[in-house]
Amino acid sequence: MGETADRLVEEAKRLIINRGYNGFSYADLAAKLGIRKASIHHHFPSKVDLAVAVVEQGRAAIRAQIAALETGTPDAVAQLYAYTGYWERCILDQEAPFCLAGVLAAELPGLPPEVGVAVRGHFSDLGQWVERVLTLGVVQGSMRLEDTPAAEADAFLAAVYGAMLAARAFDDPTKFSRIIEAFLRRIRVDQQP
Amino acid sequence: MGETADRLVEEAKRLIINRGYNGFSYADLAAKLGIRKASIHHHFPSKVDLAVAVVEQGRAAIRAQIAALETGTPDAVAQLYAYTGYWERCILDQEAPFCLAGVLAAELPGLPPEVGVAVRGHFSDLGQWVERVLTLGVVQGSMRLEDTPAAEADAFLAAVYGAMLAARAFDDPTKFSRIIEAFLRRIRVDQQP
DNA sequence: CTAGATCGACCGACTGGCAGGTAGGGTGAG
DNA sequence: CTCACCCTACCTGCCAGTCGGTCGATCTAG
Repeated sequence: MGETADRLVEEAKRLIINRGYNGFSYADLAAKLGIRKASIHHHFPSKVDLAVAVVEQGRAAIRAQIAALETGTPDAVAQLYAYTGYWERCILDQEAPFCLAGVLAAELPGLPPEVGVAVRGHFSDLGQWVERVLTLGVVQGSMRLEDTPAAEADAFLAAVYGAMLAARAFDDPTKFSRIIEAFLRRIRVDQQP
Repeated sequence: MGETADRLVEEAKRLIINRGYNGFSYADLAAKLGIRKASIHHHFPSKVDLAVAVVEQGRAAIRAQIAALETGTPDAVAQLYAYTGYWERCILDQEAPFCLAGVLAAELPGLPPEVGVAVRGHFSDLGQWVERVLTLGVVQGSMRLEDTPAAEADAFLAAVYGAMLAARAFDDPTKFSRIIEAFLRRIRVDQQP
């Protein structure tokens, strides 16, 4: 993918995160990049193509991150903290203070089908990984679950995305960290009292 | 408020829930009501007026429901279940399978300021009530919190809105119930083992 | 070494359509 | 008579998307 295409995906991601799929236009994007609208169509013939590319790029990045964690970070609790820490930084920096797929999921029924498929794919990836990590944590003895790994994975994801929404709705970035820390405290087996 | 205005608010609510603020138009609304676009402007001069009316109507409904619960349902656990049960039914029926304010919160930075204010107001109302209920539950001895009522209220709201998002993202309405039931099981003091 | 062909990136000018919004007129009930 | 309600007709501006091209780099043939 060319450099301009990369920048387009990046800026589109930022715009979607802040305004949703229907809240940004090729004109916005062209202004940000300093190129003309028509040039965007050269890289992404339609808005759907662009949106799918944005979501798929995000999925690829997360898959790579997950793979790196699963090989490089053996401790399950540390893996989970790596994930939540990433979002904590994003939200506190106000750089990209929301998950792209989270915004799109909120307006899912009104999205072009292809975009919806990509968004659901992201949640599928993520859900499976969280379930694996929780299972691993139990095996390692560093986590104590009150329910099945699958159910706790759902609860974890709900907490993460709900915490993002709360941080945004209450205009309080620290809310995310506090909600997530409380959740992790609950399933973590304390190393020290 | 007139009958048509009521129907407008109701249909607009449905559209926003499914497509977001930028995902619906006066033309959609006019088609649903069987009237002309221009007639909508008679009731709501601008789209912002309409959106604010929709959110404020929702807030009023919830405030009324809260007041009814706080006077008519003394038991804190029962109050919480009344709230979650309402959403459970909404989501399972697929009638209005999301909280209006939740969708709008996701795209908050791109919303007209007046709408944003109303949305934040909703979350403020809701957060304060949940905190009161949790405090009451502790006093009544029917809830055991692992954190302050304020922090647990944040966690509860995050769970509710996260569970809605999960139900939508995974296209599985039962996910909401399961996530919420797990959360309530955790803070509830079991009546029977 | 160079003339010409090809290509990707980009652009100005444009299109049809739809967005939100307006002006003004008709109608029917109180 | 008034007024709430709804209408037709229309406006402006933006939307995604198209078209025919320019420009420079790279490839290729003589």
